[in-house]
Amino acid sequence: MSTRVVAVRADARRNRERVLEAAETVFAEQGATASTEEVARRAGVGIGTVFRHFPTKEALYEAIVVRRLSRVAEQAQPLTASADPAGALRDLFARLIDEAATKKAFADTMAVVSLDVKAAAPAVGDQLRDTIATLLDAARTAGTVRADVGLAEVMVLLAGLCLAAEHTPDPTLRESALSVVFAGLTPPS
Amino acid sequence: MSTRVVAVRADARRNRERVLEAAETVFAEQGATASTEEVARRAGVGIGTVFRHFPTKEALYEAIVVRRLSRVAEQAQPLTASADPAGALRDLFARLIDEAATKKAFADTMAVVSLDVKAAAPAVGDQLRDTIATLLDAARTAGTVRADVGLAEVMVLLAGLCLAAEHTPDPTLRESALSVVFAGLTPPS
Amino acid sequence: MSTRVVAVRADARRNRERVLEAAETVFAEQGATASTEEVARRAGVGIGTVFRHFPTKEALYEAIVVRRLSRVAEQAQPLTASADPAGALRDLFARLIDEAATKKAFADTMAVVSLDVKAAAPAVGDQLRDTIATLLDAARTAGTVRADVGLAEVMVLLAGLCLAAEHTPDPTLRESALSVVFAGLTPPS
Amino acid sequence: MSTRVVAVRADARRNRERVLEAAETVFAEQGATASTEEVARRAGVGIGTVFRHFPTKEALYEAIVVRRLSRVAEQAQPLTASADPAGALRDLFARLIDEAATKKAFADTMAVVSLDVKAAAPAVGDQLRDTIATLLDAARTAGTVRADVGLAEVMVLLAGLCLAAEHTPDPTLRESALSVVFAGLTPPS
DNA sequence: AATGAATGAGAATTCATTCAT
DNA sequence: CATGAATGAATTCTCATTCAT
Repeated sequence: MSTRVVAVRADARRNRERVLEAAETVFAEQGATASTEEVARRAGVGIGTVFRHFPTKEALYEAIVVRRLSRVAEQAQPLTASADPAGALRDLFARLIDEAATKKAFADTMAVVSLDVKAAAPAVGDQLRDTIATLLDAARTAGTVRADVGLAEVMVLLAGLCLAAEHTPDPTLRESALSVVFAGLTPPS
Repeated sequence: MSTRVVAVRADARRNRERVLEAAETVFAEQGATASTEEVARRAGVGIGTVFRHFPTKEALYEAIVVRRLSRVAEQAQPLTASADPAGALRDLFARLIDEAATKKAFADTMAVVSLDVKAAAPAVGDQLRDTIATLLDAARTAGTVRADVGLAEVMVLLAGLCLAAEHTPDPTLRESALSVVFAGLTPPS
Repeated sequence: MSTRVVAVRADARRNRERVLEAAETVFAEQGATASTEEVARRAGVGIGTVFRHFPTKEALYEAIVVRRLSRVAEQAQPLTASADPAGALRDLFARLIDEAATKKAFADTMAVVSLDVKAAAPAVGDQLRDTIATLLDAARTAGTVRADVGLAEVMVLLAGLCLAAEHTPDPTLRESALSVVFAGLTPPS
Repeated sequence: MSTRVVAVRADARRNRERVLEAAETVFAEQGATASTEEVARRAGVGIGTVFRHFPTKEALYEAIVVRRLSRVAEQAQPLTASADPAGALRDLFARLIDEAATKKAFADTMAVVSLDVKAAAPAVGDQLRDTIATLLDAARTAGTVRADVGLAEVMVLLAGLCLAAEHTPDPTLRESALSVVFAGLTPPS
C-alpha cells in the first residue's frame, strides 16, 4: 500500500518536474510573458496539470526563479572555500552573466534577488547573497578588493552586468565589461 | 486650397506630437506594456488617431525610443567641448542613469541603443554613440581613461548601469556603482 | 459635424440596445449563468462589443435587472391613481408573477428588489417599492387591506410568489396561490 | 471471503455517508454551485470516491435533496396525529421555512418537491406531500382551513415562503409572511 | 483626417469527469 | 475500491488592430 502511494506521488512528481523543465525552457526562450498554454504544450501535459501544480502563472514563474537560484547558489557555495576570494567572485559573476546571456528572464531573476530584496520570497536569494557577501568580505580582508566597496553596490553591478548580458551576444564583450568592473573593485596599487 | 491642406497637416503634426508626449509619459509610468488605449486617452485623441500616425504599437514605442535618444543626444553633444572628457563622460552617465531610474522603459531604450545597434532604426542612436565615442577617445588621449578599453564595453557598462538603476531607488547606491565602474575605467597610477 | 457625431452614437446605442435585447432573452431562457459569449452570439456582435458596453458580466446582468425594473415600475405607476388600491395591488402582483413565470431570473430580480434592499444599486427598485407602498397605504386606509400588515411582509410575499412562479407553469395554480395571499391580506369581515 | 466483501461494502457505505454529510454541509453553506472537490475535501476522501458513489454532480445533489426530504418527512409524519391539523400544518411550515432560511439550497429542495413533482426521483417527496395532504384534509374537514383550497396551491405557497426565506434573515418577518398566508387559508368567519 | 466602436484572437483560471496506479 | 492526478472544454476579460461613419 505504501508503495502504491509512493508510486502515485512519484508519477505526480515526475509530471511536476516535466512542467518545471518545460517552463524553464519556455521562459528562457520567450521570457516571463510566455503563455501557460505553451508551457503545457512543451511539457506534453494538459493545461489543467500545470495549474494543478502551480495554482497561478506567477506561482509557476516564482518556482522557476527559486529553482534557478537554488541551482546557482548550490554551485556557488563551494567557492567560499577558495584561497582566492576575489577570483572566485569573478568566476561566479562570469558564470551568472553567461547564464543571463543565454536564458531570458534569468537576468530579471538576478535583478530581483540583487535589488528587490524584500519583494522576492524571503530567503530565496539569501543563500546566493550570503555566498557573495562571504567572498566579498574575504576579498576585502585579503586586500584584493577595495575596502570601501559594500555588498549593496556589488549586487547592483552584478545585476547590471546580467541585465546587459541579456542583450550582449558576444561573450568577449561581456568578459571585457566584467573586467572593467573588477578593475574598479581592485584596490589602487 | 493649399492653405487648407497645410492647415490639416499642421493639425496632424500637432496630434502626432500630442500622441508622442502622452506615450512618453505613459511608457515612463507603466513601461512598454501600457495599453495603446491609455496612450490615446492621455493624448486626448481617439485610438484611431494613434494608429494612423503609428501603424503598430511597436512603431509607437520605437518612435519614443528615437525621441528620447534625440533629446539625450542633443543635451550630450555640448559635452564634447569639455576640457575634462572623462569627467564629462561620467556626468553624462550619471544623467542617463538617473533618467533610467525615474522613467520606466528608459533603461530599455538605452539598452537598445547601446547593444542592439542594428535592431533600432539605423543611425538613431548613432549621435549619442558618437558623442560617447568622442569623449572616450579624448579621455584615452588625455590619459584619464585606460587605453585598452573600447567603446563597445563602455556601452555595455552604460546599459548595465541603466538597467540596474531601474530597480535601484537609492541614488547613493547608483552613484556608488557608477564610481566603481569609473574606477575601473581609470588607468592604474 | 454634429450630425456625424450623433450618427456614431446612434450606431453605438443601437448596438448597445441589441446587446441588451439579446441579454434579456438569453437570461430569460437560461438564467443568470448564461455565458457572455452566448449573449454576443444572439446579439450578432463580437464578444468584445459586449464587454465594451458592459465592462463586466455582472454589469451586464445588472443592466438587465435595472431595465426590467424600470419597465415594470413604469407600468405600475399609473395604478396609484386607481380607485381600488387593493385590486390594483393584486393586478400588479399578478403581472409580476406572470413575468417571473416566463422569464428566468426575473424572480431573482424581484427577490433582490424586495428583500436585499441595500444590495441592489440604490434607488433602482425604489420606484416599484414606492408604488407598492402607496397602493398598500391607500388600501389600508380604504379598509380593503388589513391595517396590521406592513410593507416588508408584503414584499416578502411578493418575492415568494414570484420565486415559486418560476417553477409553476400552470397559470391557474399561480392565480390560486395569489388568491390565498390576498385573502390573507383582506381584513376579516 | 464473504466477510471481506461485507467489510468492503461496509467501508463503502460509510464513505458514501461521509460524502453525503459533507455535501449536505457544503451545499448548505455555498449552494449548489459549490465544487465537487470541496465536497471531497470536507468528506476527507478523494474526489474519485465521490464520483464512484455519485456518477454525476447532479446525482450527488439529488441525493442530498432526497436525504433532506426523508428527514423532513420523517419528522413531519407524527404531526398527522395532531388534534389541531391546521396548527400542525403551520408548525410544519414554520419549521421548513426556518430551515430554508438557514441552509442554502434547501429552499430549492422544497421547490423541487413542491412543484417539479415529476422531475425529482419519483416518490421522493411523496411522503412529505402525503403528510401535508393529510393535514390539509383534516384541517378542511375540521373547518380550520377553507374547503376551496387545494393541495397544489398550498405547495406553491410553501415553496414560495421557503424561497423568499432564503433572502429574509429576519425571523419575525418570515413569521409575519407566514401569518398572512395562514390567514388566507382560514375560512372567513 | 479623426473618431471610437467593433472585432476576435489569446490569456489565465476553474471544474466536472476520467483513468492510471 | 480508493485515490488524486490529468484532462480539456468553458468562461471571463484584455488589447492590438481594423473600419464604418
